[in-house]
Amino acid sequence: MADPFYITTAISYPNGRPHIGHAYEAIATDAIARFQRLMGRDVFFMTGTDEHGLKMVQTARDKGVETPALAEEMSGYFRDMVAALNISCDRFIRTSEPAHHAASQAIWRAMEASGDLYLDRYEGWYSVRDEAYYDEKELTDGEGGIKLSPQGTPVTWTAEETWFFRLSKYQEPLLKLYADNPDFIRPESRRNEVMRFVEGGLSDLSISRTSFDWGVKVPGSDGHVMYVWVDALTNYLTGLGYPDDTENFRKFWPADVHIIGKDIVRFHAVYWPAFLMSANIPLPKQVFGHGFLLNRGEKMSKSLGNVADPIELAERFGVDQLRYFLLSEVTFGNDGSYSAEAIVSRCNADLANSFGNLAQRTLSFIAKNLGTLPTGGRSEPADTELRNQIAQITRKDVPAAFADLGLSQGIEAWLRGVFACNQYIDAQAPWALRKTDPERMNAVLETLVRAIRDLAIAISPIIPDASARLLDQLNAEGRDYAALEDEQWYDRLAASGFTLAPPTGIFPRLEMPAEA
RNA sequence: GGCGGAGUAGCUCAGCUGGUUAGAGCACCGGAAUCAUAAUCCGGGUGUCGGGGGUUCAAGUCCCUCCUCCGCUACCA
Repeated sequence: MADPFYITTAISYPNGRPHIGHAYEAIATDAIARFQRLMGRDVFFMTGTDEHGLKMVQTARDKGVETPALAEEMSGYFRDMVAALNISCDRFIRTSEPAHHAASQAIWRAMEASGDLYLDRYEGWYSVRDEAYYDEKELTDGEGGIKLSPQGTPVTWTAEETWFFRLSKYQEPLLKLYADNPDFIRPESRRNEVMRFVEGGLSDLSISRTSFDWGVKVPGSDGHVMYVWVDALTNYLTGLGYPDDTENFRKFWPADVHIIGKDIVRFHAVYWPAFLMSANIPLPKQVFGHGFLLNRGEKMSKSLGNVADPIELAERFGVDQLRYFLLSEVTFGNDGSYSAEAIVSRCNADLANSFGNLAQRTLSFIAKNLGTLPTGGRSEPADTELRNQIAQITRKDVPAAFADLGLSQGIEAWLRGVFACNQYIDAQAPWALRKTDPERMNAVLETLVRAIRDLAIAISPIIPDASARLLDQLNAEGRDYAALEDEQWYDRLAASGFTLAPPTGIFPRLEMPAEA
């Protein structure tokens, strides 16, 4: 039976429309999920929306709609994005689902049964607007003696009953977890930050609220709803059927990797494993905190008006082009910069000029001059050399990088293969051989078709649609990484009498936007 | 304030445990070719490897110090 692989994105908080950052996380996670499928793993890939909390209530009130209706609408935009970007998730989860409420209550009870939950009073200056307590020292005096939070919102002295989680109890177990599993938090820089944070001591965590009711009810405690992260993190379990002993849960839990933004590393690398330890549930194997996308080096923000709509970008440049750009340009784990010019320039250079044109010039040459796939040509050492190089790249270098979440590194390796093919075709010049040495030409073209097919397969997790269209033109059968080991495919295809139709370009050149 | 990371060609970045003339892609200039999406291939860099000092036969690569940027964290007012 295939080795299971469970991967998730963070669930998005839909109090605004999805932006390029959401798209980036979904695309990166999708590429990894697709890669693992092509490696023969049995993949479960989940994404979704985190719909509870005060902000949703407030946004709904501002818009004059009911909160569930807002959640429904906004979550829909995220589902649209997932569909538009060709995200191959197996499950889109919503925390407003009844099944998720049941799962959250179940993990709550499990933590309670471990003696890790207790009811206490929490007193302090509370800002309803910010949904947060502030220390007296943080406050400033506003007009009329009203105290204001650092954000300038009014605060009131509030005392509420709240449930606490004994996070303090898990300091040592967490440190042991990090020490025993160096890969639990990646990249390394995030791991160091988290370890230092935990080493500094952990306070118990307030995990319920009585000030609003849009959330998961705390079992047996009327008036309390679970506070943000207990509910949100539990989605990773809900999606597999927890708390029921389902086939999916047995098969896929614990998760292989949670792909998240660097801003929520602490919740995933500290709170989440602590909750799970408390509930006696196995821990995920890895948490990966990716970086942020900057618009021309500047942070995206609504007030700057530089927040990019991913669907618009995909429509303008192409879904695969957008995917390729984000995953090649940005080192996974680092911040990266985006601009229309950068997308156009990278996609034209790598996809249109280098790879797309390589396929086009090769296939159209065959279609025009031969029709069928050439066989029995006279081979020379240069052919073997290229074939070995492509084999090394597509079977070893690219998969090794992708398996280690080195997406841009994998793409870089792949590009080296593309460059090698362009060098080869120019050095061999089949167009000249056509008249002087057709037998040699045949061997050259065969070598190229094989290489193009291998390259198309190797890069398909990144640009699934374009790869498929290219492989369709070749009528290629096997399209996973195992198929790369099959060297007979070409002979079988040639023997079948397959004729190559005049090809259509896979990557049209993009137009550089007018100077801004 | 503490801890950590980063500062390498015009731009984006590789350079592991110190060791031949410091690399890649993009951009730019020149040439070749013309099968192809005016795409491709070849050639072209005197880069203070942030500044300064030190260790060493030898330092982007180690140590000290300073400057700038970033992340996490603490605190003051």
